[in-house]
Amino acid sequence: MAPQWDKALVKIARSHDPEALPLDDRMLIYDKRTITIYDKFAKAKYHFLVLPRIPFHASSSKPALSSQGAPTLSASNGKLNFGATSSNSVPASHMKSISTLLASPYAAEVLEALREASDRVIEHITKDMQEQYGTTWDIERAFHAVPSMEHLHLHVVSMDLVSDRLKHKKHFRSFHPTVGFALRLDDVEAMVKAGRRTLPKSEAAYEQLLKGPLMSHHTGQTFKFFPELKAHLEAYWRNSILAPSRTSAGDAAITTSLKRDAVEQESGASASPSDQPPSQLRRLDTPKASVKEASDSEDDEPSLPFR
DNA sequence: GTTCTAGAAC
DNA sequence: GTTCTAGAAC
Repeated sequence: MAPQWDKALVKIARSHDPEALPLDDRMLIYDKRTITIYDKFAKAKYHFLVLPRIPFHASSSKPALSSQGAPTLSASNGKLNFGATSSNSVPASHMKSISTLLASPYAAEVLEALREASDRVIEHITKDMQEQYGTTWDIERAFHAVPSMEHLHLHVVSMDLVSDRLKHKKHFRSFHPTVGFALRLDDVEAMVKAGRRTLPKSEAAYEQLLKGPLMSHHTGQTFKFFPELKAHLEAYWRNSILAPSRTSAGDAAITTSLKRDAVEQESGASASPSDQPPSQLRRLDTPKASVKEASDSEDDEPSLPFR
């Protein structure tokens, strides 16, 4: 009965036809081995999840050379698989989380598929940023060290971290690029290359990381109250990420000619600061035109820079 | 994972 | 006041 929310990604990963996924799941792209969906509770302007599909067919006939492996049996069906024969797939149990994947001989191969797919996702995001805002900014690829939903998912998330769904400290810190809870794809790949089969810290230690201070990943400032951090993130995004892209040289003319447009946008969006899904907001012809005017409030930094 | 509620703690 | 922690969710 309990609606198993934690199995939602498993169901998506098992989909035979990603095109036929429920509208609610908002599929972005898919290929033979991965499916990418919009995060249902996006914690930034752009936030996608890249999942390895089930079954995940290994391309090589054998998993990576087991450094010291007893003859393995597939955890999924309990049957012995004798090497090179036709279809061997990565057991779903290996893809429950980044932790189980690390222990799997298929780790490198699954990561490779996620990397390739996420490259395409980043292309998509970058293009949309350019169209919507006339500039681009940081995008991170990372796994949560301790996920709450079953099935491996790579977060692809823009580092503005501006979203009304970002509601708690643990949300913020779980994506913070230096806190350590978010395990970047590059780092995980390096672990696999180095032969690591477990994460460096315990689950409890990772969870502790979520309890630290509210420190901006942009400026290093710490905030006492979550709403202050939220205001900072929003202000930084508008004033330091978006605004600089239109400050220089030839933009004067453009700015002038587009002033009316910008004003319209401003008033139109005043009620609800643009928080709609980015991909549905394409309407302007000129990339530069879509840059939102930074408006009046120059600097609404909180009064408590420290502690 | 989210939403909601409650009380304790700062 | 806001944050933190905990529990329930048919």
